Amino acid sequence: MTDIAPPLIGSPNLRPFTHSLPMALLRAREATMRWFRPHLAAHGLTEQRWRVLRALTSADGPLDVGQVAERTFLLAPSLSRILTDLKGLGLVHRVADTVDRRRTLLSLTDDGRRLVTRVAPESESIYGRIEERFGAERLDSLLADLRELEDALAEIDGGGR
Amino acid sequence: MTDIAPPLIGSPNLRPFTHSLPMALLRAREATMRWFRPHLAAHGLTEQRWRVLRALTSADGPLDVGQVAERTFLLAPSLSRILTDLKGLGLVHRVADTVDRRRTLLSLTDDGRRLVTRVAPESESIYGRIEERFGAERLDSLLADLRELEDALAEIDGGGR
DNA sequence: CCCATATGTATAACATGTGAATCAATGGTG
DNA sequence: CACCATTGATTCACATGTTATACATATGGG
Repeated sequence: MTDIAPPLIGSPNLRPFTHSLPMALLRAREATMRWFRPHLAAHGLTEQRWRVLRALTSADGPLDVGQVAERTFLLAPSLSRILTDLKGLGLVHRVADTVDRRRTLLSLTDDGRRLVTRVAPESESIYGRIEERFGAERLDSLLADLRELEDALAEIDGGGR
Repeated sequence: MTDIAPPLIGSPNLRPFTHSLPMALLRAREATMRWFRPHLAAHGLTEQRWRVLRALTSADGPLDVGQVAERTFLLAPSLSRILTDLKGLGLVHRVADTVDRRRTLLSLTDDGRRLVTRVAPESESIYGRIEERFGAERLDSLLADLRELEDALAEIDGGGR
């Protein structure tokens, strides 16, 4: 609408920065995380550690590393390190599966559960404030769009089918 | 649709993962970047290095580090390291401002400009494919929503004004 | 039972994210 | 001019992202 793309003398024809999807997603995410980070940091948590604790909280029983990776959207190397830290902090158990000994089973310790109980309410409250600022229905609609974008871009083949 | 949020026996009342805004933004961004990374990597570029090159390309003249940081949305420490790399690759100039000697002025070398010229077309083409998959108007609308989200969350004060 | 292969995690190596500290240069102010 | 708070950039320290590789255990033929 308002972007009239000046003729850019002598430079390749590149779309303006802030109008590019990756940058827009990055900026939106950063604007969001800025609200959560101080609260999490106050409890000695990073965003990623919190994701792991949440995944284990919402699970019925123990999860293996692969399941947690999938649910937290963390790559295996990052997750491996984070689990070492969380175990060091006494927040998670990390025991080998007795059936398939390649698997490591993960669950919260009592301390882990207590921490989640302390952190969760304020975390939800922050989310509520965000919802309030942007509008609840708009947020739902945005989430739906994001999911559809993700689905639309899921299979990479670029048209060669 | 199919997720009916079970009553979560005995666990804190936490919104399901994939319904949280930070995760949704993260997943959408990753789904997007998956399309660009192979192309950039084929030219020895990371996403962040490419952002710096683009910023310098679209500028009228030299930029100082602060300006590039703002436009690329990179934090100063990351940018500092990336500039060292880009200078090492002979893609950017990095000279002290003669007027205010705290400032470092950045500009593309001829090699840098040539590289941008080689990379840009395919990059635009990928963006075009993404636009095609998701729909151009929908993408515009999504970008507008993301920007408004960013604006809505810009000032952190939680309502205490 | 032995092997080749597949699978689940973990490590290595390098680049970036993030917050804090450092350091040089600048611009008032007395 | 000397002082000092401010600013621009870098560096430090630690956590994570990203890709490639290693390692152990499983699994399915011969």
